[in-house]
Amino acid sequence: MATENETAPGPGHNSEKAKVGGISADRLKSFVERIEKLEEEKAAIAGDIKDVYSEAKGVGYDTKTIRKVVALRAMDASKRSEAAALLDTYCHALGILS
Amino acid sequence: MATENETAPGPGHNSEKAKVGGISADRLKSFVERIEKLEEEKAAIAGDIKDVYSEAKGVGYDTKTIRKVVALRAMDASKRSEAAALLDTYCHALGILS
Amino acid sequence: MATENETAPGPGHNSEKAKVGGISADRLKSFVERIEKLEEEKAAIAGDIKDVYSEAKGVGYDTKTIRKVVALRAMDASKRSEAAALLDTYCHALGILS
Amino acid sequence: MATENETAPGPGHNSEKAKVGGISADRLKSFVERIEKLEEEKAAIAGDIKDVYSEAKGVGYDTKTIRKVVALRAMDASKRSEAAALLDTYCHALGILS
DNA sequence: CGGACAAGTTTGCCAC
DNA sequence: GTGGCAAACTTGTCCG
Repeated sequence: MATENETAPGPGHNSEKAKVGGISADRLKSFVERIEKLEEEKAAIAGDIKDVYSEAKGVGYDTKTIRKVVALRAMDASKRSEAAALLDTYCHALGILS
Repeated sequence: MATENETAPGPGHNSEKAKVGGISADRLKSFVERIEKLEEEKAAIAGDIKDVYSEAKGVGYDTKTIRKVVALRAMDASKRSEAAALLDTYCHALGILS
Repeated sequence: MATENETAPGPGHNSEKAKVGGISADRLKSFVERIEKLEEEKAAIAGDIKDVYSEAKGVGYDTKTIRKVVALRAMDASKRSEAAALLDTYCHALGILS
Repeated sequence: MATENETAPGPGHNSEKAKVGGISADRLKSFVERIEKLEEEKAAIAGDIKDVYSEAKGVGYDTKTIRKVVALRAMDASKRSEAAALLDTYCHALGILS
């Protein structure tokens, strides 16, 4: 068992109804299904994004430019939260605040 | 302007208020904001997926294995719809059904 | 050849001295050695960076904070060049300049 | 102060010119700049490596295979020095050589 | 050892 | 249809 890839809590007795090799199949199934549902939603939104770009292109906009604008603004936002995190780090380093 | 990349509907008169070089800034802004909103939702869902994996790991499951399971099922689903599409194509070719 | 992984220019005659399966061993060796030399230099520099962090930590600085500062400034630089690229894109979109 | 994260040499008197909360801003700046310079060099070399791969690809080689070759040789080298270290340990343990 | 960060690989998209 | 480009995911490494 040492070097094996396991997907199993409670590696032991294997006596309950739905466990195989220590795996609770029901629970695993539940996790998988939750993930699949979320992945589906994510894919749907990705499709929506594509649609918006298509629409913009359809009325004459250059998607490349729009992508640049979006990326730049995302970087701004990211930079802003990083700066906040830095400030927080400073505060800790200086012993100010909790 | 002929061979140029354009980001402009109606490249002509340039007389309305918020247009520069044929670009409607308002409309561009609208597109950008719609995309950003969708990207945000997408990121949120990606976060949810991460959370589910974390939860699964927290109760002893191996996330790597679960990822494999999800990928395999996605491939199956893809294959299945591909097969369905092929069947549909055949049906059309044979004049069966709509 | 279709689905094979190949590392071979000129898949054909295989008649020169140092070719095996269409691979020029000498040339391959040359590429590999150039890469290895560069990787070595890169690793050396990475080591130097580690040393600087260690030195800073040794005199009482918090490496986490320094890393944040470095990351933040790197993001600034990246943002700046992205902004320049955006401006360039705009110029093209507007037909200004080349 | 015992359990705090500190970014400060000499946490005490706080009386010199450029110290805030025990942090010497100049010294911090120096560390950051040294790191940034090294990071820049590292990035340059990484770029060179990319260029070599591109060149190899340009004359028909499969970069993925080359990467595998490089990785294998690196592993071999690592293994070899590990073996040498082991031999050295043995020599010391047996009192042979220095 | 466990998570955080970087590197590599893969996949999907867009232009040609 | 293809090939490059960019983004997402996966994997390996390093620090705490």
